[in-house]
Amino acid sequence: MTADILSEPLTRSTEDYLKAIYRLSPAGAPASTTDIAQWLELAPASVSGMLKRLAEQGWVEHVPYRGVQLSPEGRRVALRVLRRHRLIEAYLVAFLGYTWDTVHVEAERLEHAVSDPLVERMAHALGNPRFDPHGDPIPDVDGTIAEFIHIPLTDVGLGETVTIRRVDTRDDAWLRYIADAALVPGTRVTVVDRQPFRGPLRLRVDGAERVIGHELAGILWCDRDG
Amino acid sequence: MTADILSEPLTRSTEDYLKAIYRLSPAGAPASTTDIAQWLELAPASVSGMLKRLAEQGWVEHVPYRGVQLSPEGRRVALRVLRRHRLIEAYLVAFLGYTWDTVHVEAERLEHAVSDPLVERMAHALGNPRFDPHGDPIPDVDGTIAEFIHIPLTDVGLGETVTIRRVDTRDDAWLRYIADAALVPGTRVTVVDRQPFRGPLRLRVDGAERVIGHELAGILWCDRDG
DNA sequence: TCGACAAGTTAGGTTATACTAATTTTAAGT
DNA sequence: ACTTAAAATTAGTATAACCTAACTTGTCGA
Repeated sequence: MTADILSEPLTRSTEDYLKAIYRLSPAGAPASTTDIAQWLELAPASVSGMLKRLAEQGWVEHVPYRGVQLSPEGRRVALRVLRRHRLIEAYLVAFLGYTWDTVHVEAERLEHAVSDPLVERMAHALGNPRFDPHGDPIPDVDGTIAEFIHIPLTDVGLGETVTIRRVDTRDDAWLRYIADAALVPGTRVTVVDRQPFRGPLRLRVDGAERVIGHELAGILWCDRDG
Repeated sequence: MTADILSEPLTRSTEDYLKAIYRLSPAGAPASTTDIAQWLELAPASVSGMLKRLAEQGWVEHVPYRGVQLSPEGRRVALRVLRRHRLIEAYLVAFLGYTWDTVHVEAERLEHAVSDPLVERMAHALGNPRFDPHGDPIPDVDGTIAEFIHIPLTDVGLGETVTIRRVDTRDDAWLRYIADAALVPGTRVTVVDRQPFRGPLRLRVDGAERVIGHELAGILWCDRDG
């Protein structure tokens, strides 16, 4: 039964795999072995082996050569870990002087060690935030998560004004650059011009004009109703 | 060289063993396999094996059948883990509403996951405390630790007045009882009478008299110059 | 001084998770 | 349909840390 599965010990690896699979399954489509291997920096063979075990334990459904999907229980675990991760990030930034470029690595280790009561205390201290410092939605205790309705800045129409809502990178150099450039979540920008072939974009931010690369624009996810 | 040793990965187990050996080596005398096994709730054979590995890696000096002692590097690690543990306890109590009976288990898991910078940020937020909520001294960053000069309440002379400084148990039921009885660190008590053969003690606390058992008295470590 | 018990170690096995190398399956282009 | 490259799996190995069972060492009392 489910009770059995859910009482099995969750190792660090298990949590990392489930989180990775969640992350790599847009709209629930299966994730591929290679993608998981790359994401977790493991050999594909290791992932194959682990997926078999996870399937035996009921965390995922694995069709050999076809990819994996999370089972409902697996999804629940993934969302719980994600909740932990994002609340830890938010807490460290709010109360312990971390900056958004340094917080990810720390949260990556803590997410496997904190207890549920501690996470909830942190959530409470923060006033139950709905988003982490990068703009990613924090899953609810019951496993509900806000779905993105955001679009990358690369897809915003000419002349349109949008609000940056999420920054889709964990790379610390990128994050520092974005913070310096003041393109953080909450900022309103208007797309003035865009070059073809992944060329740069011209934006109006706070009255001033500036040019940013296509890659950066792809990292900045936005919202139409400012 | 030391540099090699110190850059080796510290597993959770390694940290737990070193901490246990530190704890079980009063005044640097060797700790025994059986004691370590009991403390860590492992089979003695497992401890034998692990001690061998720890000795190979330079964390301990192990003389078969004679016990283990920490090497200078091992001691440094043990004190670092202890610093983490006690600061985490202090932080959780000060900022996240934990009580001293619940904090130990949480710290036991977190101590292996937090980074040094995070610990130092917590220490800073706390104002660099020198004792944890149970009255145990927090090692310095450089590995200095205050030595106890305390004596158990069982050894306090009749009529003497002392201040409780440290509570030597992690058992949550004991801790709750002690907190309810208001025999926490900082409390001044006078020993009025003591029964022989591990019998109860009569104390004066805050003007009122009360009787406590010998076992409890052995847990309460005190200081003569209130 | 010796034997018996406690303490400690070795032997041999298990589990989780990783690896490399070899093999199989799938998909895509002719 | 056939060939081939990419993707995925299996086979076989390693390591850390645990276990039980069997053996060895040390100590203490007679």
